[in-house]
Amino acid sequence: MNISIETLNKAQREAVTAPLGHILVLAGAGSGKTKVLTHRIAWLLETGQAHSHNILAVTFTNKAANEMRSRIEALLTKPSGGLWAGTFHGIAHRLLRMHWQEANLPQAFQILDSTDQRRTLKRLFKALNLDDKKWSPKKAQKFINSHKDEGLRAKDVVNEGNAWLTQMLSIYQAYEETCQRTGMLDFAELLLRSYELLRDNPFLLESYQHRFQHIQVDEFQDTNTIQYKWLHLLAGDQGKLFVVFDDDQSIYHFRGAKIENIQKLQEDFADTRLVRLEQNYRSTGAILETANTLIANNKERLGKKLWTKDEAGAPVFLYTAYRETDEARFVAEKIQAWRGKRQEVAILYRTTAQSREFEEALLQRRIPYRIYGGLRFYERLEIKDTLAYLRLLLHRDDDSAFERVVNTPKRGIGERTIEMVRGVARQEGISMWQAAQRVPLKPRARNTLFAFLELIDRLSQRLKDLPLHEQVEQIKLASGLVDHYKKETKEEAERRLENLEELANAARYFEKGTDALTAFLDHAALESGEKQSNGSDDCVQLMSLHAAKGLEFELVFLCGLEEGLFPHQTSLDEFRLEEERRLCYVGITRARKHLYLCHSESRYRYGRRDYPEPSRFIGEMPKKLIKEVRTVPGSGRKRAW
DNA sequence: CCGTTTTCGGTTTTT
DNA sequence: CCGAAAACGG
Repeated sequence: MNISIETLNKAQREAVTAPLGHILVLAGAGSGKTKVLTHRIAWLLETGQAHSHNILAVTFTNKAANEMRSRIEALLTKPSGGLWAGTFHGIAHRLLRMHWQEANLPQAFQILDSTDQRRTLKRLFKALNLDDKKWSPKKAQKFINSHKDEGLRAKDVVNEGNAWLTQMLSIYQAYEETCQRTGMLDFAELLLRSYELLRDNPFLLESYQHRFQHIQVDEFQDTNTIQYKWLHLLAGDQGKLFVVFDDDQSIYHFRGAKIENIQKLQEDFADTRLVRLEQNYRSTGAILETANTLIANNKERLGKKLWTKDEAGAPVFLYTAYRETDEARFVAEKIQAWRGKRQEVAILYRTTAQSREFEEALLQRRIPYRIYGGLRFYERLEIKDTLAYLRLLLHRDDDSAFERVVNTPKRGIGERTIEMVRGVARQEGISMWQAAQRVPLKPRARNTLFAFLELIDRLSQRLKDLPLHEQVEQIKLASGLVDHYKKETKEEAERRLENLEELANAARYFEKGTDALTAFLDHAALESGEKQSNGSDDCVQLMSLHAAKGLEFELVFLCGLEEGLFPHQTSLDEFRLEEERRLCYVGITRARKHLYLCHSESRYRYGRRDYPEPSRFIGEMPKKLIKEVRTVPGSGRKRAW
């Protein structure tokens, strides 16, 4: 056998070589979770218990999916063709593309990201004449998504005459109809629809149940109801589940994650086997004990104690900054003095807005960095504008693309005119594109609008046989977007043009297939651009704590440890303190050798200067392991230690 | 009727 | 501080 079972410890080996059945692996941070998952797959294949096309591996993030794929590839002697590995959303999407007819979808269905979803709702509010103060689109969005996460359609919700609920349900219903009519699927819909696809097509279900006899799930503690139902359905009577989880790292409750799914799985499936991985191979003793002590404050946990053979190592440092600029300065100077590799350094924070101070401090010192999350590539204004043109070219009835682009850049088509178009579209039950052809308007408005329609038709003619990246280039110029952006400040304009250049580049990867454009748009919505190829790889990594899950670094700065920020105020208001604590636990356990905790005595919040208390989490860590460090006031660069 | 300026309200995490 | 709606000027 090619895979080296000897590199596994006893518990890991038990999990990897367990006889076929449902296996739950309680895997603490740094206990070799991914290793176990990938070795299990390799073991199944190499012992001939499975063919690669019998395996389905599901993760939550694209990053994790890619990691899994490449690690499996590295373990195997032969290529792993036929193996499906991807995110829940990615796999659901794949099924829907393959079986769009059975799923009752138009072949050209499109994915709506959360911004598009909100805009769609906003339009719907206008059409239904709803007061968007009282029934804000944002609230409706949350209502709809959380119900879809629970697997509930509007008609499935029990309503005993509650006025608010009635209103929300009618919005949900109307939204569903709009989406169906226009062939739009939001993220939650991908999951729900693919669940329904399998549920309502027994023949299809059977063939997939037969195919995917081995289902591997990463981060199982973060599955929500619909994801669980989907797994349950797909596994059927014969399929074997192999799930890896850590209840202490459950941080997606806000997105509907149900930690109870662990219990549920043990009840719903006979003869499950639980394996615990508690030996940590990642962090020093001090870091691990800090994490253990903190998380012990949570009441709701299965309970486990990570241990290591490693030395205590360096203490955990705590820095108290005067203000956020000082916090950033401290971190940047520490990084400057760091002799190791830069990609081994991470700056972690609770909210993405915190990244700016660090960016500035690093920029000033010419330390290369890379930001994950925040405003992702495909979410940028200029990218979305350009993609909207592409969408409209592909699919003239795409109302959200139409609305986005009709007066971007400004071409004299105002709100009033668009309102007219919307009205006609609504009345006649047609798309805005069709409505625009026949809407009665005064000559001036009519001319500008027709000029736009003509522009799109002309572009469509001219571009239809060009390769995708050429199309992007042409749209940039013909639409007037480039001139439009050039009117902004110089750096802003440069950045936008650079991004558009990058977009054209990205398009090149999608030119082989037949449905190049569709594939490209799907990619944009589903993988909103983790990898902005920004030159050198030797970068300090900046990211939110959520984005950091599953990663590890030699040196970690955990910043902004202040009451109201971390734990975050909204979580405090909603009594979700334990989840915040788990998030902190995740942050600490990212560090291998060195950990710095930072908090600031003052910080800008909502445009005001605020003086927050240090985070309670600091007080919950073991005093003896934490060393306080601080610049002496007024003594310039000299330190007190 | 369009585009610019001013005011107001609201801020988490992600596929 | 940020983006979106209301007020105002052309």
